[in-house]
Amino acid sequence: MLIEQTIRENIAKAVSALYAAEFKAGDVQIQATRKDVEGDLTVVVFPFLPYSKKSPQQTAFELGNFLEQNIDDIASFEVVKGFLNLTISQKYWLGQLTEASRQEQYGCSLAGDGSPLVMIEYSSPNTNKPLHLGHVRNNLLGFSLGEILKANGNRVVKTNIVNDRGIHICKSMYAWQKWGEGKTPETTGTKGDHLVGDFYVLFDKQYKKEIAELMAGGLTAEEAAQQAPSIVAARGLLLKWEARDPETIALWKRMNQWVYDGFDVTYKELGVDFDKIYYESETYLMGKEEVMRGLEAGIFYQKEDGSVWADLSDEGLDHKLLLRSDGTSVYMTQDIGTAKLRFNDFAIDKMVYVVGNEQNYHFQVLSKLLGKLGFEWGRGLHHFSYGMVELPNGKMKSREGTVVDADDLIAGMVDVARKTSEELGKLEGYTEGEALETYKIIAMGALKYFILKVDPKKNMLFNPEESIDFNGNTGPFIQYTYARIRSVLRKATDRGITASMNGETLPLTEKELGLIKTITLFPVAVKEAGEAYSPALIANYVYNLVKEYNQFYHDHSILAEENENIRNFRLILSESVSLIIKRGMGLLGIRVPERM
RNA sequence: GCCUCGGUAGCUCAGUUGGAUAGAGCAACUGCCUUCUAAGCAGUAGGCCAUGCGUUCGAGUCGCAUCCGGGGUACCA
Repeated sequence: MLIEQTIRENIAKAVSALYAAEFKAGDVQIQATRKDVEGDLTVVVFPFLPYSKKSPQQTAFELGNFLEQNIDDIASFEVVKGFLNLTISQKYWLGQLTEASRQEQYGCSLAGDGSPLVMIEYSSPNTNKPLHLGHVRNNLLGFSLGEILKANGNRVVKTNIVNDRGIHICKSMYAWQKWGEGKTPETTGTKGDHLVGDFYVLFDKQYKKEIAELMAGGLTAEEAAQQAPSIVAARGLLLKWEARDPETIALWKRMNQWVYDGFDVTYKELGVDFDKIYYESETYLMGKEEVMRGLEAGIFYQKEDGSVWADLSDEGLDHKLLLRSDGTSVYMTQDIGTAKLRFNDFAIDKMVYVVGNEQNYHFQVLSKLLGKLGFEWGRGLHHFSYGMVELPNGKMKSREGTVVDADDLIAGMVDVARKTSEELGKLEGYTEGEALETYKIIAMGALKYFILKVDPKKNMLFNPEESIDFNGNTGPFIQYTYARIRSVLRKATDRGITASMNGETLPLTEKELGLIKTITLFPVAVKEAGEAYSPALIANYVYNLVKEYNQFYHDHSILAEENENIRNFRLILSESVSLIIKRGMGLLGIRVPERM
């Protein structure tokens, strides 16, 4: 048991014994003691003053005395103003350290058959263009969230809903038919998603040109946008698609497959995967059915033009369109269908949507609509809302060509990792294959950490030049420290030193104590990250640990140390730190190289 | 207009359920490669935590108001 809990319970007992009052153990405030003050843990005594009816100092003294007498592991205490600073015995810290080094899954509680089943939806691309930086943030957050939830004892199903139908893919299809000259990924050597994206851009260009021409001919902007030949043709394709025209369906399947093949490559590079993939072309009809059912049941209403609406004013929201006047479905309709299908397919306890914050309103509405339709689980869905990624010169806009393409980004990162490594001579003696593998790990570590260390709900600025920095609070810095620790352990093993501890109390330096405290609290950090759904918490935690570790080892060489007990103790310390880095980075989805 | 999320060092970001004197990295400047690997370490400098009022023993953190910025707001997804 963590000593915090013991202290809490004893404080409650003390309040009862000394002041004849009830105080819940869980409400006792405990925090890490400031670095410049003697002690390890601090109890804030202000909340007890109403019961003790004494000065903060006096109260702290009385509680401190009680704790010192009743808890073996409290070595001493000191009172500063209203703060009771407790010094914990070295024996306790050493015990925690040994424990940490023994557990392969330190800090994690593994899921069993009866554990809650959480489904996470993330990525969710359109099939008309390649993945970009925004998707990268989404994918990394989604995957990382899954790892964190797993570490907190949940079973996790990662899912991806692919928006494979609609006007957008028809635009690409039309452009390919008209100007594609039979080009394929094979004949052009272009990645499939990029090829399809190129035709989407081509369509847009042509479309704009036509609009300009029509407007020069006297039409209004709106009329021109509706009447341009390209858009008319694309709409025609959509109608054909909905009528299941064989030729159109075949082309649709063919071009979507190109895109999927391209996505698979990017997903693999990012290190993300899915347990189950849904396609909107397979779920939107169920959404329609549900809406019609709701209409018949009087939950929704129909306007004169035939469009179907939900009145959410009783829930504090507005009216929401569910089916267009022409009977076609909207985004919301599809999401209703997808949600129902998922809950049919899996015994989901909790549904998490990793989707950008521009859709906050959408998910608020979705939750209420599902509730109205009688799906109680709908009210419990969780929208993991994250902020946008901005560039130094402003927002990303695909039409203006200011998007950062995911594949380009990854390739660029690997390139920088290669150059930097070569300059520093870090990977001498590696085979070409080993070196490339390491460049990739480092490059992706840099990218992933750069994105994940930021609080998900905030908008973030992505500066390509800064993201590839390997110094300071970065992924490679943490990976590098891990590699160094492994090196220490390797060399120690080579010399026949086995890490063991005889359990006797060793003299600990302040830095050692600080490190061990951090290690001890790792499970707490994992749990908090799970509750707050925050990869950033883990990232910052691991960074602080690594920084402390580096400082520590700068001052204390392990192998030069004569005393065997101390040497072994430090090996265990190394092992535990490396374990936490590995687990912590694992939770972020970042791999760490054994050596660099 | 209404709803919602932000505003902390020149820049990018941390800051635990309100706790003690506000924390990193980058950029700038100064030192340190016989120890495990300098992708490192140590140090200097840099702050009206957007602004005002309030809540209380105590506010970067909670409440209200204002200013600035992002997003959303009935037939895009």
